[in-house]
Amino acid sequence: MEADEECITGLCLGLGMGGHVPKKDKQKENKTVTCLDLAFELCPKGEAINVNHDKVEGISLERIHEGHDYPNEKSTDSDNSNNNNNSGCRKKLRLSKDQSAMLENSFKLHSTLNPVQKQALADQLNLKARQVEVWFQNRRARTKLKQTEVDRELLKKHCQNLSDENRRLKRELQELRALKVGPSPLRIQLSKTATLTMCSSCEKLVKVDEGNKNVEIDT
DNA sequence: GTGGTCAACGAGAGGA
DNA sequence: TCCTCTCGTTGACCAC
Repeated sequence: MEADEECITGLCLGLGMGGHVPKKDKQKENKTVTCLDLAFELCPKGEAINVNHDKVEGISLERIHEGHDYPNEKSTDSDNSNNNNNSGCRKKLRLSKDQSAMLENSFKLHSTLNPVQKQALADQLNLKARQVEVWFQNRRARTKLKQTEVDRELLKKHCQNLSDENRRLKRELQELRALKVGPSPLRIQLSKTATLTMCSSCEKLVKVDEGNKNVEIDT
């Protein structure tokens, strides 16, 4: 198996695409941390690990981006390599489908990366760590924007419902008032001897019995 | 020509 | 002080 294929396999394992390599074995074989699964397993918080000195140890200590690292310094792609010039002119990089898919899969698992994971992913994709970092930053921003849109729609719907309810209640109130101030005041015959009347001043229900004793009803 | 998308950047905030 | 994050912006590219 070629080195790159091995790394991709490692990435797939790390992304939950099947298979499992015992952690112990990986350490014993001193495999490179270009296998993302190992990076995720061993460095959940980004501590440097002693797996491959060339690629991993001390990553968190060094500043990954120094100045402007324009796209794909490491890329073998001819187009991309053209992007890497020092003229200061920013060339637009388009990530390949595979690169985007891998980044997307990785993002589904972890929306943020620690330095080790970042470097491992960058190695897998033949990109710079800085590029992976930027991709994740932009991806988080896109997710947030999308979520904001969803929330906005929900709030809009909720607001509409409240407006409808408010309108309904206002109409209901108007109808009740119309009943109260109409030509014949609210009067309900309870029995042969008693009626229920609404007091026009205090809006309280009053039961009037035969003996003309008024009894206020607690509403 | 114009608008949308997205990689890349800089400023500023916050945590360790 | 270093590092990483968010936010706002820029500029290249693409489709129309």
